[in-house]
Formats: sequence, C-alpha cells, structure tokens
Amino acid sequence: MDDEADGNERNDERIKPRTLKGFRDFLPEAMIPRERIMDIARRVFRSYGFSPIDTPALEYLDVLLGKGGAETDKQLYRFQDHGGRDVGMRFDLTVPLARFAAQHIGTLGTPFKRYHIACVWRGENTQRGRYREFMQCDFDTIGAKNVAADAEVVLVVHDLLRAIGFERFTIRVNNRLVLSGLLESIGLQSHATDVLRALDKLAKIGPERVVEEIQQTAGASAKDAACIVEMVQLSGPNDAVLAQLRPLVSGSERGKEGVDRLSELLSAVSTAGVPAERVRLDVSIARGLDYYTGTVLETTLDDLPTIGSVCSGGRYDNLAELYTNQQLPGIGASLGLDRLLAAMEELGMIEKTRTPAQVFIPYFDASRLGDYLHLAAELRSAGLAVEVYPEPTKLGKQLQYADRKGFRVAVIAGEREFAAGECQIKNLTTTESVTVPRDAVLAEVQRVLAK
RNA sequence: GUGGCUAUAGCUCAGUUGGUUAGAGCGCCAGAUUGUGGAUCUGGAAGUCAAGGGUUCGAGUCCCUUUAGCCACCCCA
Repeated sequence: MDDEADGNERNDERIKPRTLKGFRDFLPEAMIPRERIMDIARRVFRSYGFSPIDTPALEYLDVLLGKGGAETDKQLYRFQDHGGRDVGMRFDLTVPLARFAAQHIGTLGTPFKRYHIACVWRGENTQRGRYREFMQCDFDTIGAKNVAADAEVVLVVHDLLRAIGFERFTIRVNNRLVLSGLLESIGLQSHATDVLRALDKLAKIGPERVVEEIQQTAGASAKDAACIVEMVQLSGPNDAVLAQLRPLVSGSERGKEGVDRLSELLSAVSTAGVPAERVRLDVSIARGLDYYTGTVLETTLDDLPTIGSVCSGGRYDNLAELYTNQQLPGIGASLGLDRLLAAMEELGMIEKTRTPAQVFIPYFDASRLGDYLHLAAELRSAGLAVEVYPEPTKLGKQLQYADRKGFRVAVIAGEREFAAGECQIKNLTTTESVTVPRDAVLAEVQRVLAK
C-alpha cells in the first residue's frame, strides 16, 4: 500500500521528458551518418588548406543585430546574462566570421581560409526539415579577390559531394554583377533586392508571377520586368549562354565584368577537371541574401531536384564592414547538412547501422574477461573498432544483439577455443565461420571485413 | 508572426450516433533440455487516449485553452 502510494506520488511529480520545440535528439542510427558527413566535409576542407576555427555560441547583441535586417532580428534568440549584458545566440556562421575576422585578421593575415562546422539557432516557426537548432558547415576564403578563390569553392563543393557518394549533381553558378549590370542599364539598381527576391521564386511560382512581382515591388515597367525574367531564363551550354549574355549587358561595365568573371571561372573549373555536366551557368541563381556581390552558386541533386540546394554560397565584397574599416572581400559556401541527409535518406544512401564498431566479441566464458579485453585491445591497435559484450550471458542472446546492432564480424572464443589456442571468426552477414589459430585472428577478421 | 489540419502503447494505426476493466500489428523483455543471431511458437511488460478545463448520468469520442507536429504564407539554411 505504502509502496504504491509512493510510486504514484513520484509518478505525478515526474517531469515529462520532451524536446523543446524546434530542437531534436539524434539517435545513433541518425548520428552515425551525420558524423560521417561531417568527417568527410572536414577532410575535404582541410585538403584545400581551410583551417578549423570556432567562435562562441553567444555574442554581444549589437554584434549580431543589424546585419540581417528586421527579419533575422526577430528570429534571434536573445536575453540578458547574469551581468546584465544583452546577448544573442548566433543565427549563422557568417556574422561571427565577420566579427572574428575584424578582430583577428591582423594576426592571421590574408588570405585567410577557414571552415567552421557548428550549430546555429533561429527562433522562427518550425516546418518539416527546418528546426530552431541546426548545423552549418561553412568554408570561406577571406581577403582574396581573384577568381581563383571562386573556382576553388566550386572545386571544394564538387569534391565534397563526390566524397559523400554523389555522382549526379549540378553546381549552378552565376554572378550578381550580370544582373546588377542589367538593372543598371534600365535604371533599377536601387531595387536590386526586390528583384532578386522575386527571381529566387522563379522555379516555385513561374515566370508570369515573377514578372508581376517585379513590377509591384520594384516598380519596374512591364517591358523591363519581362526583359529581366527573359534574361534569367536563358539556357543551353555554358558557352552559348555566355554568348547570349554579352550583348544584353553591353551597356554596363559591371555587367561585362560579371560575364568575364563567369567565363574565367567556368573555364578554370573545367580545366581543373570538373566534368561539364556538373557545372552549369544558370542566370536565375540569385540567392536572396543582399550581401552577395559577385559569384553565387547553388547545388542541386539530379536525382532529387525538388529538395532544393544542398550546398550554396557566393562572393561578398566587404564581409566585416560593420566592425572594421578594413576592406575584407571573401567567398565561401555552406553545406546544408540536414537537407543533404534528408536527400540521402530518400535516395537510400544511408546504411542502417547502430554501431560504429565492426567487430563484436561475445563475453562467452565468464572466467576469461581479461582474455577478451586483451583480444579486443589487440584488434583495436590494428585500427579496428571492437566491442566486447558487457555481460556473460547466453551466447545466442549476445549474437542477437550483435546482429541487431549491425556488427559485421564476431570473434568467438569459449572454453574449447581457449584450450586449443584458437578463435572462431564468424561473418555475421553470411553466417559463415572459420576457426583459426590465435595469431591469425587479426588477418582473418580483416579478410572478412574487406569483403 | 498569420491561416489551416492533426495528437490513442517505443513505432504504425483500429476504436462503430458519446455507454462496462482501451485493442491489433511491429518492436521490446523472458522462455521453447543449459556453446551460436535473423525464422517459428508461447508468455510478459508497457497507454491517467498530448496537458488542463468544460458539457453530460456517463467523454478516447463533443466544446474551449495550452503544448507539440504537419501543410501553406512570410522568410531563409
């Protein structure tokens, strides 16, 4: 009676476990592929000389405010700390990079290449695939104006997607100067943001409605709006699009520069070895953000175009102008980790595994704990990931556990094997098993794993 | 932030015009003569029907509020 009463009381007081709106837990099954992608990203970034940095999750509020405009200000998580300071949580990695660069570029020198893989927070309304805490994988080169840095971004994106396992994808590139040039020649450059915002919706709402929106928000004439939309829809081989673009921007120095830079970029990237079908000049790529000033790029998966861009970025003239007088041009891009994982899931590219280890050692003979741990240590020192079952329970139960967790091979030894100086190596995928002498265990395990 | 839809076991869902102790499948745990997993069989645990309030003799079922999720808008990653 007493027990029951106590139990109920505790039940009532118990806090209901739940995750905050817009925040997520990651189970091993989700986290293993997630970490794999992050590892690949790190490896690719580093292979180009990008260095890791980190910055605090919290910044002084004034550092974060103002850059993104009213909309991002609203999404900002903000509060006062215990010392009464106004602070905010970073909502992207670009603003912290700007602050970081303004503060440290003197000691770092330029050009400075960094990558930054970290969580950011936005208190906006949630939607499928959109959370209030999410991870960004950014890489940027600061202090380099030459098209070489732009080309390198395309190469990194290309290497990254291939390393992750994609073959069919398209990196769409454009240059803001092309559009600015056109807007300049028809006198609409002061409404560039409105026009860009409308163009971003082209795929979504269609050309007619974009023309309407440009007229409404940017005050363009029907003819000019139609001209913009028409230019943006140019398609065909990159060279052909470039050729069509040239006369359209002939009246504007900026426009010409944009076309020249695009031409140089495409040619460099192609010579560097990126297959033509993976890079496309797409004049409709605008990117809504106003801070992009030159090259812009988006990457779509050919087998799942509807999911949108999985990797995008661009060039900006002056990253840190809010924080320093020093002119810091840069270019970079960001991998959309969550979106990419969603795509891989849908394309069946995610291997179902719930363990990061491949080798399983059952704790079979209760008196032999030390021998099992020693065997595991030996295999680990050869670079394998090995788990020893933590309870000396029935062998069948242990193998069932190994099977469910997705181990690939089990190294089984009981009284008989210990007496004979042998081990049984069992391929958990095929159920085949062989018994080998103790000193041949590593080689046999490696042989099975190699299949 | 605005509008709409939804909420029953760990998961996917049943649950008859409001009417006894709320069900199934999968999963989980334990067994089927004690050294070998995925199959089968048997048994078991598990839900104050999202939370709170209201209508009613009676609410999983109707109404309100809150919370969370989904969809659209806005915006963006």
